[in-house]
Amino acid sequence: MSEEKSLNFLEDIIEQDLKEGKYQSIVTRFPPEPNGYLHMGHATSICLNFGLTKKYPGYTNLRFDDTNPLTEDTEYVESIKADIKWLGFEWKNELYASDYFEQLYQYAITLIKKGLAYVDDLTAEEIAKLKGTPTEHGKDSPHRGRSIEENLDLFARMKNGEFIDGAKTLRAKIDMAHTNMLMRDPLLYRIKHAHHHRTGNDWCIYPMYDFAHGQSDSIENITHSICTLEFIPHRELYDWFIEKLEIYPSHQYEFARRNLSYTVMSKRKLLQLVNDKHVNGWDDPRMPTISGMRRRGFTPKSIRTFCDKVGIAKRENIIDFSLLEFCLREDLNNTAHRAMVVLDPIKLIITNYENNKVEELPSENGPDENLGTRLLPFSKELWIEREDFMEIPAKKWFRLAPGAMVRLKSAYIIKCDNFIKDIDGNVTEIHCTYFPESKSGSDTSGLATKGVIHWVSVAQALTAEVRLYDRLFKVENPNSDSEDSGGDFKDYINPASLQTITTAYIEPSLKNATETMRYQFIRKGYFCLDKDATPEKLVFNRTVTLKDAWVKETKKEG
RNA sequence: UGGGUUAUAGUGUAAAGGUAGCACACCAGAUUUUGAUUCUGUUCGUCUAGGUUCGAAUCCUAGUAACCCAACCA
Repeated sequence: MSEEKSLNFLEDIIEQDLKEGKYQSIVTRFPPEPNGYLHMGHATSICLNFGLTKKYPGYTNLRFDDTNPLTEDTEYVESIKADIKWLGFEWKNELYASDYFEQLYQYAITLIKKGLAYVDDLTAEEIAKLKGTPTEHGKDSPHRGRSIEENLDLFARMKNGEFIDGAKTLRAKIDMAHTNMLMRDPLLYRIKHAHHHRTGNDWCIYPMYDFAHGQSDSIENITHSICTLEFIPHRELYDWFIEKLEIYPSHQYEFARRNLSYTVMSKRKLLQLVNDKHVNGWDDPRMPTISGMRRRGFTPKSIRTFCDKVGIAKRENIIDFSLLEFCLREDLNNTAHRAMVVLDPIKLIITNYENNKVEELPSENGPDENLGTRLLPFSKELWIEREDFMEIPAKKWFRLAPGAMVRLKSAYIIKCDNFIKDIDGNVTEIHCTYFPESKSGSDTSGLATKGVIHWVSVAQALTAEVRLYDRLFKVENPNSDSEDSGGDFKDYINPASLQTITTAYIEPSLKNATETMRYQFIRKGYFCLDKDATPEKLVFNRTVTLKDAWVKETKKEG
């Protein structure tokens, strides 16, 4: 197993930098804006930034990009920190762009003094109008020619709160005819008489993203500032500020955000799903948020493995959801405790089994022997899965059917002799005989069955609510054809993304289930206890199904 | 009508002029007291057209397609 994983383009750059002695160690940062919950897209960025400094000497800062007081809140800061920790990463320093407000203010003054920034009186609409379009040059603002002294005075008065919101802005003086729209005298500061979650009412002017991000990187000596593709045009500005301010030269590198099939990832769309009640909150197990996935039962390791397998590049992509499921199952298969649960019950009576007799049969907790075994009560009356019986067996069917034999997992081989139907034709009871000498672990019957099914003893069964989750969207790319065609991503919502089973029969050992435990309900999938569970009422979420070759077989028949 | 970025199996990602590889998915088979897991195997790919070269995914030329850029958001 000496397979050498090839480097992605960022690792190539870093190894080159290290080799050339440009840096002895590297510094990266994860820069969320505290205005929402983290989702799978952030997870790839987290794994990337923190992963790089795990692989190479250096460290990663957590820096909240909190330059817009109107949308940001401490509540989000806390959830973001919790999510990063849950994913298994540790930041070196917890920092905030707002920590640098004073320094940023001084940088602005420096630019003004160099004649590279000016105070503008234009309204947002007027500025937009003069900005031009991608194909047409912009025009200079009438205030572009103000003297340095006047600009200094005006900017100080902006800071001192002499003007109302929107009355004035500070802009860089670059080039209104630039082909890069961002270089057409971008806004540096705007007036917002607003309360900031950290600086309170200290400031009434706030820096824009472009004037805060690069300089924050620089202040922290970030060597590799990694962001997504849409920031490519910003890099020119990023470099411009660093050059004019003559500060530490951080460098920005861009990669393509990861898109997952059958999900949406934009904050706006996720917010809409929550607000319109298509899901039950940000941590709904169907949401691609970190909190939702955690509640669903995803493991941090599976997410990290996924990010690692997907890799990193610069082209548009939609990654198969099945790759994420593969990583999930791979992890869960090794760690989840097995349990027997019947979701859609039908009663099975073993006619030749002694009344009132109860045996305690051992069953393995998992493929890893260290997980040990537990005892399952077995008796004359059992619940089995309705779908494990077919009155008229299909081709290649090797579960229960009239006259057919099947093994009850960890127990005996049984043979179906008879079944009872109600007036509507529904099977209500199955009668079988068992072979005492076929007992699991000491089978001398010489019988062999291809089919093995799970069961729960009626008398000892407990009940639980089980929530079966499926993908939230019916189509691979719910983002496509939105706005233009009049279509909407919400049109693609899968109406069957949640199926609630109010009364499932569970084996008694599940009474002690905890939220951190992961289970495999044998033959049904991986499950975990939901936070809604109480000692009186257990609630389980299906994390992901098991792969099912039988379902494929039935699909082949049409 | 401008500028920027990207094109490799169904999906994602490697190959730095020298055998187009890996993973997931798919399909087929073996094992199996979970139709799971595990194992084996098959099919399938360099955006197009030219050119350079003994040899091109890679270099050159010309096209084509997709995405991004006109928030006092980040």
